[in-house]
Amino acid sequence: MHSGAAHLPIILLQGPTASGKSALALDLAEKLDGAIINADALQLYRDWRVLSARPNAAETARRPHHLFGHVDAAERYSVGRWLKECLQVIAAVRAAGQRPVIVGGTGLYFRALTEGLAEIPAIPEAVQEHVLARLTRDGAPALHAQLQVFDPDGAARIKPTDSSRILRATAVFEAFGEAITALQANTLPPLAPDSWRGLALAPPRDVLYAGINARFAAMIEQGALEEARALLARDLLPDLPAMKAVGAPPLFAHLRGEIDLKMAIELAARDTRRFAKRQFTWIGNQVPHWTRIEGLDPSERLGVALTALAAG
RNA sequence: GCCCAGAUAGCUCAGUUGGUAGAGCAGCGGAUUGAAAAUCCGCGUGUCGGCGGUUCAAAUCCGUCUCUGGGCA
Repeated sequence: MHSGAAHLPIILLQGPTASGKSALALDLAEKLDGAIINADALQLYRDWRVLSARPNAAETARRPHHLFGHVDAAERYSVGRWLKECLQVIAAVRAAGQRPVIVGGTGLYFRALTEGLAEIPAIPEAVQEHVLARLTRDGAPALHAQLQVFDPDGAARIKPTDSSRILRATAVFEAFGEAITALQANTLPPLAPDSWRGLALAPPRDVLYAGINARFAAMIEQGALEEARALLARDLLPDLPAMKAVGAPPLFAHLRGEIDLKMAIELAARDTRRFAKRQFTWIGNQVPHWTRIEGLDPSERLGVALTALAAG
C-alpha cells in the first residue's frame, strides 16, 4: 500500500519558454505534495542560472527540485542521460511519498519518457570529436553521402543539410558498426501510458513575445552578461550544448567586441522568439492530446490544471 | 497660410519608356529517437494613402483631398 501522493499519476508540464511553467509547477507541487523534476536541456547546466531562468533559492526552498544546475558546461549532456537520471529521480521521489511534477520546455525529453528512446550506449568522446571534426572539415553533405552506403534507410530519412542528425548517425556507426535506423527500430515507453498526465501551456503568442522581450532585458540586469563572460573565459569548445544556449552567441559576440549591447539584446530576444515558435510547433503537433492551458492568470491556470488532473 | 519632398508588406525601402509589385529584416507553417535552447525544410504575408480622370491597361501620367517630414512666413 502506497502512502501519500506517490501512487498518483506523474504530472508532465510542457510549454514554450517564458510561459510561466516554473511558477505553475511550483503551485501544483505545493498543492499536490509534489517534487519538481527538470525537463529543460539548459536549466541542467550549472553555468547558466540567469540565462536559463532556473528557479532561484527562494523557489527551490518551497518544494524539492531535481536535475537543476547539476551539469558542468564542459559536459556534453544528452537525452539519454536525462532519461536515465529522470527515471531514477522519479523512483526516489515516489519512494519519499511525493508526486513527480516534471516540467520543462524540451519536447524531446518528454517524448523519450512517454514513447521511449533507442537503447544505444554512449558514444565515446573520442569518436564524437573525430566525427565532429570531419563534419566541420568535409561538410554535412559529404558525411551524408557516406551514410547512404552503410545506412541507406537512415540516409533517406535525413536531409543532406541536417548536420546534427548526420553527425549522430555517423558517430553511432563509427562507434558500434551498426546503422542507427536498426538500433532505433523498436523502443518501449519507459512510463506506462496511464501513469502520467500531460499539461501544456499555450499562452497567446503576442503576449508571450512581449514577455520574452521584457524578460531578456531583465536577465541582463540580473547578470546574464556576467554569466556569459565567465563561460567565455573558460575557453570551452564552441560546439558544446551549453555554448549554444539561446541568447549566448549574441552575448559572446558582444563580449568579443563585435556588436554593441543593444544589438546583442535584440538578437538574443529574436532568437528566443524563434525558439518559442518551434516549441509552439512541437506542442501543437507532437502532443495535441495534452491538456491546453491558455489563460495567463496563475490561479486560473492552477484551477485548470487541477481540474484536468482530477478528471484523469 | 504658402512652397518643397514623401505616402508601396509588420519595419526600412526598391520598382526602368504605363503591362495589377520585390529585396533585406521581422514574421508565419512544418520536421523532430543521445548537441533538441540543437539541427533542418518550406512560405511574400499587399485596397501600392483616399476619391476621381486619361488609357485597351495606372504603383507609375493628370486633378483633388488626407496625413507625415522639411522650409518660408
